[in-house]
Amino acid sequence: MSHRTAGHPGLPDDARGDAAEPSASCPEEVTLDVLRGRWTTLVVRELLRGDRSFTDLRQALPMLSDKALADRLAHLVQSGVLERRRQPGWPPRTQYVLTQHGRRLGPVLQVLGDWGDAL
Amino acid sequence: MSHRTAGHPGLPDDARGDAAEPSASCPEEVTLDVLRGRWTTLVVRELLRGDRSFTDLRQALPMLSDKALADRLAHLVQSGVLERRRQPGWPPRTQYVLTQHGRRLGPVLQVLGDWGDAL
DNA sequence: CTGAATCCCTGCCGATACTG
DNA sequence: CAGTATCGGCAGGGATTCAG
Repeated sequence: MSHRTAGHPGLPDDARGDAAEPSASCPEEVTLDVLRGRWTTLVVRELLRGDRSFTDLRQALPMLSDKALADRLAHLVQSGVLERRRQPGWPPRTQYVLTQHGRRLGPVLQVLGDWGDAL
Repeated sequence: MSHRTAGHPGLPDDARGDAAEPSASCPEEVTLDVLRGRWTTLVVRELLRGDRSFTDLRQALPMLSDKALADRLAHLVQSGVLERRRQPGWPPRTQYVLTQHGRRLGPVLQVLGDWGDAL
C-alpha cells in the first residue's frame, strides 16, 4: 500500500473522519490501487484473453522480472481479481484465472485505453 | 522516469521491438500515468466541478501538502489535462481549468469508481 | 515449474521554510 | 496568494539467487 508502515491486523482504523487514506474512502482510488504497479494492466489484458500459467505470462510479458510478475499476480489475487489454481502432479502447474470481478475489468481497461489513445 | 532520459531528436529510438517503456506503447498505461500519484483523481474530480484556484484546492483537499498539490497540478498541466490561467494584478490569482481532454476524464473516473464500488 | 528471499537503488511523498 | 527549495524516509521495482 502507499504507506502506513505496518497494518494493524485487528484494529478497525476507521479513518472516515479525515480520510487520510484515499484508497479506503474513494472508489476510483480503490480501482487505481488494484491496477497499481508497472505493467499490471498488461497482465490483466493477457489474462482477459484466457487462462495462463506463470511461464505463459513470463513469455508473453518478457519485460517483467520474475519478482515483478509474482508481485503483480499476488497483488491481483489478493485484490480478488485473479484466482490461483494449482494443479497436482509433476511438474507443478499453476493456472491463473480471472474472477468475475476481474473479467469486469475488461471494459475498464477499454475506457482507459480509449482515453490514452485520444490524448 | 516515464520517459527516456534525454530525447535524441534525430535518432529514431524505435523501441517497438522490446517495449521497455509501457507508457509509450500502451494507451491504458498512458492514462494511468496521467492519473499516477496519490489523490490525483481527487484533484481532477474537484476540477470537474468547476474552475479552482490553488487555495480553493488546498482547502478542498487538506490531505495534500503544498508540494504534493503543486506536483499534481504541474503534472496534469504537462499531461494536457489542465490549463493554468494566471490573472494579472494583485493579489496574484491562478485559475486551474480542465482542457477538453481533461473534461473527458469524467466518464473515465466514473467507470473507475463504478468498478471500485462493486468490488 | 513456480515462485520466495535478498540486495540495492531510484523516486515518490511529507514537512518545513522561504520567495515574487 | 501561489508556489519553489531542500531534506529525509520509505516503499516500489529490478536483478540475481535459492527453494518446494
